Amino acid sequence: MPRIQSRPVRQRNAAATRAAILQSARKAFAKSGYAGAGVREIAGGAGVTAMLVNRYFGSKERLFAEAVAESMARTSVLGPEITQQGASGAAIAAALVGITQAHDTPLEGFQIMLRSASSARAARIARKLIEEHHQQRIATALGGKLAAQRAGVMLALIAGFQLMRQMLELPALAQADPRTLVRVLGPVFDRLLSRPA
Amino acid sequence: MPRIQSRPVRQRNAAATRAAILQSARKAFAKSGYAGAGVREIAGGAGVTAMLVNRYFGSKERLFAEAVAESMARTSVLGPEITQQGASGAAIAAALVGITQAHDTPLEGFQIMLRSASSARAARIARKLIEEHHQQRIATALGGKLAAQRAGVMLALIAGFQLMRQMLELPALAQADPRTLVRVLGPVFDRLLSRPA
DNA sequence: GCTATAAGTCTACGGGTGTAGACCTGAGCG
DNA sequence: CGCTCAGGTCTACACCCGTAGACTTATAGC
Repeated sequence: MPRIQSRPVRQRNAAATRAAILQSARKAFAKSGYAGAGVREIAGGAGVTAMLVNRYFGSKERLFAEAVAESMARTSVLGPEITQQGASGAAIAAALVGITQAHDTPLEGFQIMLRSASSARAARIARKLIEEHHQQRIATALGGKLAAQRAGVMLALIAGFQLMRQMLELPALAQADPRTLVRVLGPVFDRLLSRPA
Repeated sequence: MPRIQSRPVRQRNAAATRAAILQSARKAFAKSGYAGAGVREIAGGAGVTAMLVNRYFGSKERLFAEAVAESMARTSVLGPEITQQGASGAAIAAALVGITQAHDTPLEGFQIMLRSASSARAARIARKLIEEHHQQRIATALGGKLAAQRAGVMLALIAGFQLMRQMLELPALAQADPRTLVRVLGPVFDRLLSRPA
């Protein structure tokens, strides 16, 4: 009896399969958070069985850690805009507003974190990675007094803005003219860029 | 055979039991989010069976809506500080920093929202209540141009700050001297209080 | 004191979860 | 061609979830 299943999506290739699982995991975690995304769902997205996920990554928790790490490593935005010398609040605001458009899939790492903050284990992983990936780099770029705290507030504003605009879809932010938002956000970021009085 | 159970926590009283369930629900949702808090756990916290929860509130979703509404109604802070005439950024910042201390249980409504944003149904409920409870009131108090957007950004900053400081415990915010944080946050809020250029 | 009725519990269902071990299978090499 | 072993799957377990209907128990009025 011939195989009923149509030819498998991909030839047997451990590396490619692993990558496919990781990509599916990033997508699923960004959409549903740590607790909300199921291993079977992630596996299905990669055309694979749930067991293989655990076989490759050991456990859901370890898979999560790896997925978040990769998502953050890919977050190119809010890198250059913030860390370059002489960055302007308007430039940061414009980048942030652009990247939090309604149905875009941006700031994946942040999104995963926002949707997973309720799980204690996920929160611990996310804190570690945010600190290493973003906080320290931004603080260094900011320089001056209280750089660490200013960087922290900056990250808080970015995360909160994405939460309210993209996840909660608060009308005042989700439906506003992007230029208007930049006009409001720009000066706020400027305050954080300049050293405090 | 005498009753093994020690005397029930509370005499039969529908109103009191309902209130106890609601309080337990607020606490549980704030701790674990919509998806993370189980009906049995909520019921147990009120000294009651899971079925009674559904009997009184119809479903978990309706219980959630009522719990969030009550939590927001009790959020007194960020009421006076923001809505009074001549509010200062420093006053708002001080209130926010004070209320997001490490193991305090503050801004319960916001916390529930942050931990529940991953669930689509919970997000819809939270958006509606935030808009009605906070956004509109703050926007009115702010006045001037782009009041709605400025209020939205303000809420984003508050939510993000609580997320990073209290839930993720980012060291730069969680372990900083409160006065330092006020010094960083105050001018930022001032920017949002004054109408844009 | 007895009864009607509200207050609360018990048992159960169907489904979904992460994980584990045994099993199958197809590609590459001798 | 035939064998080997890495790449994948199947079945299953123990647990938790939200919800439903039937049942029990305590309280209030006569």
